[in-house]
Amino acid sequence: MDSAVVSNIKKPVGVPEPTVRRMPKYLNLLKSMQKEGDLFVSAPYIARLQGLDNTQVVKDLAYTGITGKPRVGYSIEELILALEDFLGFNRKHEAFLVGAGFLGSALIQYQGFKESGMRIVAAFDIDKQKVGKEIGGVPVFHLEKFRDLASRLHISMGIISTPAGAAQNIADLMAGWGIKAIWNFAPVTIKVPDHVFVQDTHLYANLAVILNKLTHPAK
Amino acid sequence: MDSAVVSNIKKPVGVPEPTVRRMPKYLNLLKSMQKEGDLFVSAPYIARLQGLDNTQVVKDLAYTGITGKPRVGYSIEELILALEDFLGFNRKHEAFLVGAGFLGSALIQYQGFKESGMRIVAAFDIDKQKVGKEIGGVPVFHLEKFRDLASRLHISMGIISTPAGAAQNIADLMAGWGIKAIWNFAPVTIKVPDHVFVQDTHLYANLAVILNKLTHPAK
DNA sequence: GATTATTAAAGATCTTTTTCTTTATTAAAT
DNA sequence: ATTTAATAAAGAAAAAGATCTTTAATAATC
Ligand SMILES: NC(=O)c1ccc[n+]([C@@H]2O[C@H](COP(=O)([O-])OP(=O)(O)OC[C@H]3O[C@@H](n4cnc5c(N)ncnc54)[C@H](O)[C@@H]3O)[C@@H](O)[C@H]2O)c1
Ligand SMILES: NC(=O)c1ccc[n+]([C@@H]2O[C@H](COP(=O)([O-])OP(=O)(O)OC[C@H]3O[C@@H](n4cnc5c(N)ncnc54)[C@H](O)[C@@H]3O)[C@@H](O)[C@H]2O)c1
Repeated sequence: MDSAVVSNIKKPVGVPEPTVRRMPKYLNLLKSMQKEGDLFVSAPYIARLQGLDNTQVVKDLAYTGITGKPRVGYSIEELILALEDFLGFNRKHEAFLVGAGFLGSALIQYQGFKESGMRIVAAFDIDKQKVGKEIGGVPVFHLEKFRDLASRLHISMGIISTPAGAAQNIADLMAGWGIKAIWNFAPVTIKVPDHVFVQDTHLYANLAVILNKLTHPAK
Repeated sequence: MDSAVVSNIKKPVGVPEPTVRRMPKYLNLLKSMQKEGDLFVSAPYIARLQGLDNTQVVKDLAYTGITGKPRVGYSIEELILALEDFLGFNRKHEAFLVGAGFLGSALIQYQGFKESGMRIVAAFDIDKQKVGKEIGGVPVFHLEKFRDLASRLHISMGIISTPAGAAQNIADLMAGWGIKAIWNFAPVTIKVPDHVFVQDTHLYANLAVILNKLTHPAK
């Protein structure tokens, strides 16, 4: 009956995820401002460029611990460092990618990820045409080699860009091999143990929003 | 002073976007169930597979207009048709893609988009190496040809997969040429007239969530 | 035929996120 | 020095979304 007791559990109330998702955009903007030689930036300015609310930006930036000065704004350099630290972009994150097809190859060859500290160090596939080759300097191994390499190197992140049917299997293997976070591009919901964090990038979800809008325009 | 009058504007309170984003997943699941010969499905079953709340699924599905039967569930066939109609997946949507690089090529060659009715009919680039060639059967034209072709064909959707620096220009051109919706993969916020709908797919946002989690694990 | 278990539907509540409001700070202008 | 305007910060309110609760329907079981 006294189920109210349950609410004693203190949830570690972190940073709102929408805030984290906005931060890379701030970081991008700040970096290009810095390149132009700017030293300070105000929240209203950022808000205007990003199409956001004023106070939203102020609150997001507050999570980095950096405070701005009235009538001046924030130090761009301070903010960049704080955002990079907050997002973990100033550390090295090595990742394995499984499924070196069209999408996988694009991810491997994308230079922009360097900005985030994330580096794809090896790819895995089961297609004999691909195994043994390199893509953009990254070697493609047979999937069998994953366990061996994952234990020797110290890999915390796995990227799944295989067809949907293989995704759950790959996720199970990754979880078993000590991967801490999975970035999943296959259009399925994968199940993993609690200590593994999964981030889905379901392109279909985005496309659905567009097609729904085109098909049923809001009045 | 009487600014309360503003609140008389009736907002056309549509379907929640998170609901639209979940729908393609339901559709995927239902299609694979149908392939296995299943005829009915219950909301709790879907919820379990997708890691969602029971009532969430019921409410989402209610937006399609299809009602389920107690003790039986929903007709899979009815639901599939209703979801496809709702999402606009049962119509033809022709799209132009600008920026036929790594990511653009992956998108062009992705077979899965057929399921949604969306088809990339032409690609555009400024790289002479690419112009005049074909990628997966899709011709690559010089960007200059966009206006001409967009007016002759009847294209409602544009995909931006150019570097960030070019994105705003491309968006302006698309908006000028009557494109109704833009799917933007460049990591910048683009500005367009009100009647153009923009859907951003910022891979950085997803990566940031992962790296932030890896760097600062919750307690 | 009555009972039970499963399910959808509708409504209420809670949580999260965004927006609005007020206050305080401070550089620049007077 | 004083005033002004731009700004950050903190708090309140509103909006959106997710979850929980109750009710009603109905197929399967007894
Ligand atoms: N290409 C896109 O633009 C795009 C868009 C949306 C979603 N996706 C999703 O991304 C995933 C990959 O798409 P793609 O277009 O690159 O497909 P693809 O067929 O080009 O690549 C898939 C790769 O995975 C490999 N593979 C298959 N089974 C495997 C296994 N068990 N272990 C290791 N490797 C395996 C294949 O050999 C192939 O190289 C799919 O789930 C797809 O739905 C892709
Ligand atoms: N590849 C990925 O996995 C990935 C991941 C995240 C984000 N992105 C973003 O997607 C976009 C494309 O990335 P990519 O890796 O395919 O880059 P890319 O360099 O391979 O491709 C870009 C293409 O755009 C063309 N282009 C440049 N300026 C143009 C213009 N003004 N008009 C028409 N075409 C033009 C180039 O010739 C090139 O073919 C970038 O904005 C990138 O930040 C890509």
